[in-house]
Amino acid sequence: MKRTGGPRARDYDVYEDQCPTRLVLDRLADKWALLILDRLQAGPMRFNLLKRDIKRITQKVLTQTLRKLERDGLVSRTVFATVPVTVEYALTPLGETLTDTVSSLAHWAERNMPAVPKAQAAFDASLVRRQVAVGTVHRLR
Amino acid sequence: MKRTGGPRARDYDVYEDQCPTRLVLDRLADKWALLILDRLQAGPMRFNLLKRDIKRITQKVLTQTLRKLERDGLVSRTVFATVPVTVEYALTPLGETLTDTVSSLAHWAERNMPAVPKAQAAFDASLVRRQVAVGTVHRLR
DNA sequence: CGGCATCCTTGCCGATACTG
DNA sequence: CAGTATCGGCAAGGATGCCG
Repeated sequence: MKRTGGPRARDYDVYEDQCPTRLVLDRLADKWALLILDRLQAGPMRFNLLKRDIKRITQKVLTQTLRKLERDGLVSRTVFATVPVTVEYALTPLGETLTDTVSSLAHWAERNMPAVPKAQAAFDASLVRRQVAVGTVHRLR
Repeated sequence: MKRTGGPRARDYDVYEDQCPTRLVLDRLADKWALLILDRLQAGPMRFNLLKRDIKRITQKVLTQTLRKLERDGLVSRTVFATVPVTVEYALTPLGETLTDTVSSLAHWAERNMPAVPKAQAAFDASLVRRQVAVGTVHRLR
């Protein structure tokens, strides 16, 4: 295996179970984290604004997810000593390296939504046919 | 408002909780689904080959995830009537529209891994300072 | 080889109450 | 406004056994 110096990205393999990248992937592979990161691309946002924009997220989950993203260095948290207190969340430079990727994943569903129910209907229909065909004819596709 | 040309992406908003795109995002925001989709980019693969490559995934979870991806039209399943039976999984054309996005997300961790532990260490250190400050004032009860 | 069925444990999340 | 703390339900997922 050739090693020509430079950043040691090849020292990590997300397919290996003991690799620390698995932990990071776990963090990113979360619906709420993706929505938060995507929402912060427009600029810094206050806690309750995030909560209102991301429908159905609870305060607890929003806090937990923000803490994890902050710990991993993807999101920054700034407290302003107003009364009452104001807290602003923003992407860090590291977090901004994810913007394009997160955006395309979060919005892929919006772009391709019409195709999904059709695929689901076809799949479910094929299941019904299999059950009907039990005991009659074994037909392979 | 009436439109021509079928459903548009703007008809869907992933931030709305009643939007069907949330269900699709849920499917994609899954560590195992991302690893499977990424692994299939190299070409069709048999079940046990996927299981071997994606370390620590169990047979149950692999099966479940593949079924869901198949139902959503992202992955195809082909059975060959060999003895014993051979089953091949591959990306569908719809699934291939996700390849770039999934790949960059799945491997972002590998590329940026060195930065994450530093951020975590800094974050944890700031927490320790907070706790020490509290502990000097209030003794543990 | 490529599954499915079952049991059982964990941890995630919602709901709720309280605080600076 | 922006959290922390606690309880409880339930579903995701591991372990195991069996099958065409």
